[in-house]
Amino acid sequence: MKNINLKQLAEILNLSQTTISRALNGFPEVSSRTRKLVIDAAAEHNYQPNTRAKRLATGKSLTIGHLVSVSKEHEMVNPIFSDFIAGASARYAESGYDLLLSLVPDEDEFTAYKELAARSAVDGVVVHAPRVSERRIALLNELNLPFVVHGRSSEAVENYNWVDVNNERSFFRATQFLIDLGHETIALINGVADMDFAMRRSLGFRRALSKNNIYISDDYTFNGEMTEPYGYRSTLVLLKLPRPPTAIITSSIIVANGIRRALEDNGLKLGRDISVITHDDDLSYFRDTATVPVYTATRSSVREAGRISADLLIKTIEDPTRAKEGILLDSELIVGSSTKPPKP
Amino acid sequence: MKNINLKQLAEILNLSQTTISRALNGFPEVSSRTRKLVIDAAAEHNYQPNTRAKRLATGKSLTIGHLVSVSKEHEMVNPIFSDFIAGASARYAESGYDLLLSLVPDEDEFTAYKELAARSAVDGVVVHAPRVSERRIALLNELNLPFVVHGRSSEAVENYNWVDVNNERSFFRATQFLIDLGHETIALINGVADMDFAMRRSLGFRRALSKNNIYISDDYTFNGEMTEPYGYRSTLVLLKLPRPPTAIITSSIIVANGIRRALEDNGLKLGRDISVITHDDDLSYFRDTATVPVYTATRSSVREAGRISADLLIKTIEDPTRAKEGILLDSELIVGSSTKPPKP
DNA sequence: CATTTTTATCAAAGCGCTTTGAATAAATCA
DNA sequence: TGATTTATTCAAAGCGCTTTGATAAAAATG
Repeated sequence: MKNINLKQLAEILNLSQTTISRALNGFPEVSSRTRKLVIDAAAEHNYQPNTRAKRLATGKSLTIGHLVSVSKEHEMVNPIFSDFIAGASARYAESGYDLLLSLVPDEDEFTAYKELAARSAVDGVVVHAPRVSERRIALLNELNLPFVVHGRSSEAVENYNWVDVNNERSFFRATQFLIDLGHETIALINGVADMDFAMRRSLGFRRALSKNNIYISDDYTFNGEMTEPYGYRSTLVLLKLPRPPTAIITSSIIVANGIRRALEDNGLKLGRDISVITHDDDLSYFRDTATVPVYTATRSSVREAGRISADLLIKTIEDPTRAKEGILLDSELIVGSSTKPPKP
Repeated sequence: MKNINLKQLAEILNLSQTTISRALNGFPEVSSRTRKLVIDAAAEHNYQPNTRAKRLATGKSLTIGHLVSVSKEHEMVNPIFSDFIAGASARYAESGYDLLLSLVPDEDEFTAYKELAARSAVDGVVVHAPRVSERRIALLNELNLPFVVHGRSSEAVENYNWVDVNNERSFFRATQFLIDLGHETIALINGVADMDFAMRRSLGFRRALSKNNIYISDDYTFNGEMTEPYGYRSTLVLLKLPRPPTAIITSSIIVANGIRRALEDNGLKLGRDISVITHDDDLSYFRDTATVPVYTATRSSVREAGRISADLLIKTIEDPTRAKEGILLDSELIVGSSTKPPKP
């Protein structure tokens, strides 16, 4: 299975490299007879243009970068990331892009983008996990590197491409749903506070409360990295409050698992004793497919978000004059068995 | 923040491109005065060699490929993958390699490797999730593409690089541990049957049983994709058996979560009523850090495995004559609160 | 001091493609 | 039929680096 290059193929076919290149890349100025000849010979000899050469010649990297930051605290990689990538990857493949993945420690993130741009390694990047205040957006604009943000950054002033789920509305609805059931003491176990999604969810939560004239002290809200133990620990704290919540809202199904564990360790049953609503990214290994879902959830496929982000980014790369676009996805409120009216 | 290329830098410094290239790449035939001049100017003008050009000139891709297959059945991405990559990525960065990630549907896997080799896009690849019988190994040898397998393939005849955890021994020990506690009816909720790790774990499990003259029917073993719902469903089936198991061993902490949910839905308590041992890849978002761990587990950091695999692959790429090496990691048996003697 | 060796630098070739601009053959037009 | 288009094909330049082989200057040697 020896590989062959353009020059060799040209000699075999007794044609110029130009003609072969054009034939394979679908240019019109090649007779259909020649084109067929070339395509067949390329297949026969297992010719694939050398990626390195092609990239230099075209001045394009045909590569899209994903810089995923690894948190200092837990060395954690956001578990939604693999499903997001799965969605994006399929779209990249369609257009012949490769995916460059770089996991960088939080604090090196900024320079990692700069380096990527300086050495011209990618045609565009996806920005993951945007903060409320996000320096990367200004940086990427300055670097003139096309990008799409998965999520949004509330404090950003400039225009940029983003794909986000309606976090504020999702959590408003979820909270209202609990209130309608009769809950008045509701806790929020959220993501890290400076993450934009966490801030918006918190906003939705609070808007629903204040709309219903419910006051809840800060003792009932938590911010942290969304691990299973975090859900567990936070719930233990909640259960020790003088007046424990009758319902909990959380931002991740993984955290929800920790919550359930804490409840059960305390002899409480999910739904019956304490209601829980979680945001559900529809992770492939945690897909809640029971007829009656385990969790009442605001569900939105992160894989789909990946696909859409990839699509938007490719369009932006291929037409740099394209107007910036924001795509707002909506989550579904799925009613499962983790929510009931509060016990009297 | 405009970028500059080698030619421009050469003009600025009034030196040849050769000298600059050599100065920056640490060749000895450059005076230290000149080198300093060059390095300073490069920093000042934000010069980074163009990746595309460098790769063509050197004939190296400076890129390592990870082809991760997405299962047809659940469109699932193995959740250990992100932690594995986190470990590998750090090692790649040290040596200046980029990571090319491609998520391909199961059935396209084979051609994906071929294509990657033909277009010369990577210098090496990591093979994930090897099966008992693994065609990819022969393919990669034939393609002459350096690779490291994360795991092993029992039926492979050729020599190859691999990094694996001692699955057979791990599950032997885990099973023996349960037997020593007094358990005699032990179930195994394992990965997909043709995965090599699943086969080896099953082997260890059975070896312990037969060593202790315990016979367990096939009704007590399950094979499937390791999702949370899979753990749940399998456990429900087990609980309905005429003689339910007193202990369960499983291959993933995510499955273990499903097991616990099923137990609790049936009024059973983990540890007290049914013992569970899980393999624990030490995933960052499921890290079992309690003083007394929740699960008794065979623990082995998949992130560490990623680091080691990356290291081995880079060594192989940089010295193609290097003898093939297999690295066997051992797991720890961590005793948590999910195992107790069986109820009398 | 002339000669050899070492050090520091450079011009030019080459990596394998794409793309420009020119050339040839075939087809159309007047 | 000669002039003009149109359809194909090609030679050569260029992408931005690395690397080879040559050269000039400086240092060491006899």
